[in-house]
Amino acid sequence: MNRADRRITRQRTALVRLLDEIEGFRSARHLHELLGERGEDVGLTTVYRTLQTLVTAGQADMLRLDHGEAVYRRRSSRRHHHLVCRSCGHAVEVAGPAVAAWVRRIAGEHGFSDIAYTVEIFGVCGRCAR
Amino acid sequence: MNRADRRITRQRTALVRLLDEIEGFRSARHLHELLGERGEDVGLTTVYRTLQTLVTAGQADMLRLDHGEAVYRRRSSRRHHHLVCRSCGHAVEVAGPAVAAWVRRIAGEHGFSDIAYTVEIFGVCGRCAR
DNA sequence: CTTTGTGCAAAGGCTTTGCATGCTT
DNA sequence: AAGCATGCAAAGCCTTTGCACAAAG
Repeated sequence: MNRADRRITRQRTALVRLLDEIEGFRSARHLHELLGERGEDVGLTTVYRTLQTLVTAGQADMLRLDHGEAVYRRRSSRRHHHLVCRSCGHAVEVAGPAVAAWVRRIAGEHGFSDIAYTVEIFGVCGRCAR
Repeated sequence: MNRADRRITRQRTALVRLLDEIEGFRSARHLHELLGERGEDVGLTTVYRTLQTLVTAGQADMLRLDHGEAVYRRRSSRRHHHLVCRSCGHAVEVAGPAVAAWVRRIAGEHGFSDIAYTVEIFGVCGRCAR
């Protein structure tokens, strides 16, 4: 949680690499398990701390599902919107230039910021709806 | 969590009345405190259970703030979108028929449902941004 | 060598559940 | 009278923190 004085460790490298290979949002727990399956034993605490660092540094996005669990994913460089399932965290990227502009205008009018890169639209995906 | 076999109790009446008088999203804890200030002593457990019932029944909206706490508010009858601060839960209702249509289309294309009445756009409000 | 990172165990915060009692219907 | 509702205490979950040891720079 300090400046840009972060050290490169086996654990961090493994987690970042894993995130780079994954598409959607995953919980710390899940990421921890995946690391274990790869033979990369990383403490759950470290997973949490590293994810927190990444989020703070703007290198990862975090969001909360309805039951309170947090899910993370590497922040992609391109700007886009997410259609996120509030139940399982499944996310779909959607384009919508016109909407982006509209959202920006509305947010600005209400003094809201920090929505330029990630606008989340929540719903329930087909699988969870059953 | 059962059918429409809910009974009218002092506690439920007090909570629903309180929610009706409140604008934005509040945490269970906060609602519990507000009830106490009114002399309406309701167990925190009951507040949680009642809120859950209301959400399930579609009579209230719930969302999670970044730190994991859930906040609730009475669902208004009109259809609208929310611009919600992911830090404090402050919400602003915004209109946007064109966007509503767009969101509906996008969601449908991806098999997402249950977004017709509440589309949440997250950002950080002016007060929290400081 | 100094400083940051790691990991275990324990603590924290919010939410849910078990169970006996109370109240609505 | 019968069956939810309530509330207290305890358990559950996810997440964070304390502390000693290990590793990076």
